[in-house]
Amino acid sequence: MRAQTRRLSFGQTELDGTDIRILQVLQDEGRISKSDLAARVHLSNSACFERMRRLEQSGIIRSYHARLDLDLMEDLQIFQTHVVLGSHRQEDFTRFEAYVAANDMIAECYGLGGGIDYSLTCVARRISDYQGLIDDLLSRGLNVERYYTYVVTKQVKRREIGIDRLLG
Amino acid sequence: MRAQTRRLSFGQTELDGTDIRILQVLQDEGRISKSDLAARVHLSNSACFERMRRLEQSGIIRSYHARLDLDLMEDLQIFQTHVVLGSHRQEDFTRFEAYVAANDMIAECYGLGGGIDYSLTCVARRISDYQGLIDDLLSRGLNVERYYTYVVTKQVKRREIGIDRLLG
DNA sequence: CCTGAAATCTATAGGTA
DNA sequence: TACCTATAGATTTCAGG
Repeated sequence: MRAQTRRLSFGQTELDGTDIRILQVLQDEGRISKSDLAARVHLSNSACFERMRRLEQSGIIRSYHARLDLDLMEDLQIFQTHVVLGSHRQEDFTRFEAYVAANDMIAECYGLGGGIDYSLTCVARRISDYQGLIDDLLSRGLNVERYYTYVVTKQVKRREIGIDRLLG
Repeated sequence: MRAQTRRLSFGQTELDGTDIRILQVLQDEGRISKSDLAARVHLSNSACFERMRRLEQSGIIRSYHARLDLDLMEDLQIFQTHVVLGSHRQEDFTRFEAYVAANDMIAECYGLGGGIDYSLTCVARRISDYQGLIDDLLSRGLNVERYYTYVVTKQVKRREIGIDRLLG
């Protein structure tokens, strides 16, 4: 009896169980060598290679990153900011998101539904730097109606969001 | 005139400008080859390798990860949940955080100060799975006083949080 | 921090089902 | 099409300066 092969479509691309396993491994061990990866998914180097390249070129794998230990970083304040816009025209969203993309104190931004429009994670060296960000945000005519600031006191958990939840 | 060398301490470890540059590069290009990294920071292979290992062993670099394109992932719902606890004894925090650590639908969790205690990012295949998570959370006697659910409609931005903000 | 040689890994070409 | 083996070339590791 063969193991059941889960198939998923990601935009244009169809993924089989082996692709998903590759993604899973790379999500957890982003710097694993390609030969170790091939062994892990029971494939020859070249076959595994070809799949990995397909996953990168199709955009399913966007990028690779080292994750640093925030708790070891002194001189670093993290804030979470919840933003409500004054009106919800397409243009309001576009302009706000362009601002977020361009501002490099903003590390993360989720668009939300249900009473808050955006949740931001902001990185600053001092509170005054954060306040500078907020002042700037409010002075740009981005139609921010309300915002709420929360100091991040602890990074309890941070995992990549993704594929592992689609299995099982 | 020498370039100014910024120094930072991360817990036990002292970092110089070259270490910081290495961290910066690895944060952005987690799968860069070690020789390319050495060239990028103007160091010989072996010197750069030695530093990289020090950064990994000291725990400043925790891990490496592939980042997948969430917008391409069908069958995946993301929720943000804001949690207020009923009381703030040390034990309440410890137990809540242990729950978060153990539950693999919860991908991210920040501890906050300022009216909300925790912000969670949850991954589910269906809304009913998310509701199952909430039901479970509430049935564990974790002293959750209130929670607020927001559907994530768009991942506007996601960058590693870290070192780059400490420069400039 | 450097050099250099041995061990390992990667990319590609050519073949099988 | 998807996979395999083989191999030349590149990279990584490590000993010694």
